[in-house]
Amino acid sequence: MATDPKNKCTEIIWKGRASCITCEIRKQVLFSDLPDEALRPIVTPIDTYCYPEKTPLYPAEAEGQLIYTVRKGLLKLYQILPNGKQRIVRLLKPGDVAGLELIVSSHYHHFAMTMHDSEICQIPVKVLTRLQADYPILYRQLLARWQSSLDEADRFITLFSTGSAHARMARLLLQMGIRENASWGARITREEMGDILGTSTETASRIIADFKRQQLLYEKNNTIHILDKNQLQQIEQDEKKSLRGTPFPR
Amino acid sequence: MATDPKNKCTEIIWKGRASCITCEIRKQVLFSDLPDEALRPIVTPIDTYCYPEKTPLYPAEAEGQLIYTVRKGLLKLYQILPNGKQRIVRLLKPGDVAGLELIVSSHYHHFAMTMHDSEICQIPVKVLTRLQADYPILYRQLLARWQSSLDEADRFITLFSTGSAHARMARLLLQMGIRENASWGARITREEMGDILGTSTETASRIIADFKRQQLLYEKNNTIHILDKNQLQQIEQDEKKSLRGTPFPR
DNA sequence: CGTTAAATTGAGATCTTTCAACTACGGTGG
DNA sequence: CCACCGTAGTTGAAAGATCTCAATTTAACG
Repeated sequence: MATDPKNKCTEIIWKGRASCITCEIRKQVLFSDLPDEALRPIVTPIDTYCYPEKTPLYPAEAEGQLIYTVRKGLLKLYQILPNGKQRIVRLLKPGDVAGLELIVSSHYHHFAMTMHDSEICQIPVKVLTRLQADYPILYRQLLARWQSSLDEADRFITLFSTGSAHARMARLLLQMGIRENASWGARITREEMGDILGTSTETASRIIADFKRQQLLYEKNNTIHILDKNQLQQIEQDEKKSLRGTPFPR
Repeated sequence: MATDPKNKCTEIIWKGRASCITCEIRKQVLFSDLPDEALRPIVTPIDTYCYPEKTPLYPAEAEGQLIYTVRKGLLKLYQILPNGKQRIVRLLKPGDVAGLELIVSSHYHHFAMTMHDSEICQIPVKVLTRLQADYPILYRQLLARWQSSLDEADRFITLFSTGSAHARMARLLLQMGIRENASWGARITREEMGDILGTSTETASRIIADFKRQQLLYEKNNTIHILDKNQLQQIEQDEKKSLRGTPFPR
């Protein structure tokens, strides 16, 4: 959607009752292990919507009953500090799930918003708890989802919050590059880069401009393309090697 | 342990086969929902050990079969960047669990090390998978554990990786204060504070010294005590309010 | 009382933010 | 069709924050 301007959606559109059984990304989603009969529409009141970019899905602290699965597009989960600054703590791509915490909590733990035009399925948390009872195998998927959220959170700490701004930006570009192979399909504003890396918008802009001057990347149609992956990998390590040893043998 | 020098342990000591049934912190641990009979020693080969401070438990990427529950003390989970810098991504206090990722992974995702003398139970991951089969209720606990790890990870992003170093340090002090009410039982080196906040050791030291000069806290017997919580809460918000609006109605 | 690791401090070099001005671009309405 | 806006991006300059390196000081321990 995001990359197809002809198909731009400008308002929230109900795309109908989801047919999980024939869903083209079913293999990557929560229900991948479940048999077809578990997903018959009667037992799974799941709706699909098309959201324009920058559509808020839910605010932190709010009570909720809906879990969201991304089919297309990009979602951000963020938190807001008392001083009003926002910090993005997770990016969700197709196949990822937002709001899983409702299974154990009762309120959302982040603000959620689309970054691109997105196609998203809403799953009532009750559906999950019900399916859980009938299909214990679902638990495996839940645990796996949770773990991958955790891994993503860890990446935000070690990759995007550690070292110089240049190093962090290089890591962000490489991470996104990995997801979308080489070119960066995902459109992200400088402001959002700043919110991911914990820098000001201007710093994010300066660093990108800097990388462009160094021929490490170029931008075309609002899309960033990596030219020199090696150099970026150099920059991501920047600062001189620490001499602190590791207590773990080899 | 950590606070009782007379009882200091200087090497790894086997404290015997754990008796989970009578464990004094059983209510806070993974097994809190399980009936006594599930925890008979025959079915749960769980050992308790006493580890001196700075004992490595496992390195990232390593294959493993042991999950660790903290009974006393403090553990850190950290990752090491290619340039050798380490970043602490989680602190584990009594009742917390390290290595849960083995349920879905096969290798550990962090380096784990005790920060204080600690008493820790080792649980073979197979015990969990076996118990899981017999006592589905265990899943609830697992999900809850995972979620609280996630919450802790998010705190590391928003609280400890966002804003000025002063603000981040204030948040760290307040967080630790909350855990240990007012005084900071946990002994943490300046270097570790730096590894948590993503600053240099010297900066961590300077900020603490600064706070001392401002009478916001004092240190006695290697223990930090908060004097002026209000002022710290002021500092944690520092920087001027952002004007960026929120798209979420009140 | 010496030894060692941790903590502190100073000073200069660097990095990052802030504030403000300016540019580029895509609508929108006349 | 074009002038006008508003948003996003860019850039400069100065202030401020943080890092680095090096020198001291402090504290703990045998």
